[in-house]
Amino acid sequence: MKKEILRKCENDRDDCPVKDVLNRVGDKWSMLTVIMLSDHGTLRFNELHGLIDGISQRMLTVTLKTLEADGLLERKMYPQIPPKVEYTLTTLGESLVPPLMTLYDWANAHMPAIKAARERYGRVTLAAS
Amino acid sequence: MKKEILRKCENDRDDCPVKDVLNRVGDKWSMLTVIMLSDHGTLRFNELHGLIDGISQRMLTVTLKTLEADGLLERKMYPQIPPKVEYTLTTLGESLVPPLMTLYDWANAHMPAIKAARERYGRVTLAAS
DNA sequence: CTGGATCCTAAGGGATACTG
DNA sequence: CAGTATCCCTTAGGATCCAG
Repeated sequence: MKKEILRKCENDRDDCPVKDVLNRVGDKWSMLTVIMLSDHGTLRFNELHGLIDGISQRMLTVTLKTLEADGLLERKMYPQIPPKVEYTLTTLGESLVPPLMTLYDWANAHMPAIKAARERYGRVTLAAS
Repeated sequence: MKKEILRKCENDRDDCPVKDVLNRVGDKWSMLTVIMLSDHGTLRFNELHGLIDGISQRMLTVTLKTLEADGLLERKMYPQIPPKVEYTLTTLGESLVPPLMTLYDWANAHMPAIKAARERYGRVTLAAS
């Protein structure tokens, strides 16, 4: 019982950093985008589109804008034709990667246990019928 | 350029542990619930309802079921009237807390920078008009 | 007290077509 | 190439009422 993990955060509606960040971490494409940029360094729009499997053009645009607004990545635009835009993680963005990796490692390490639990759970409810 | 963070995970649709776990981490109430249970140990339904500010009865039920199905918490029911049900993190659930805390710490540490970035971003687009 | 069952809306997000 | 603009469907999730 360590207590106090969530100090005064519990009752905050808006300015709870946990909710806020978890919100961003949780959305479908943001963290995948961050990881891709961390893996490959600087990437252009279409390179990201190719790397992040399944993302739509629209969502890539939205995701990139949000991450840029949060200061996690930098957008460098070359005013030429055809256009060329490069995205790179900022220092702030890079700093997110290690915490993300601990989560990633946890996921890899415990996924078997979770899958097993899910099947067990499924069989239980099934057996009851 | 560390490469290979996302090894062969990029193109997987379903069995990508990152997507799967991030999906759970990202939903509105799961991690808050886990943290509450980590903070307080064993809790009853209504205690959780009181602690997690703003959660609806329905979502608490859904969240608890999902977490139970994933093997992250254990549900102990006392067949009495009125009913009494206790929820406790499993070992697996407890193991999620440290990775979660690194994320929480990151959030606390960098929230000012993110807020600043958001305001800067807002002012930029404003200045353009 | 601990939920289950419904209803309903707001947001997330895909597909497609168009543009500088 | 790098988006923007629409349309539309699906899902998350709140409110409410009911039940053992």
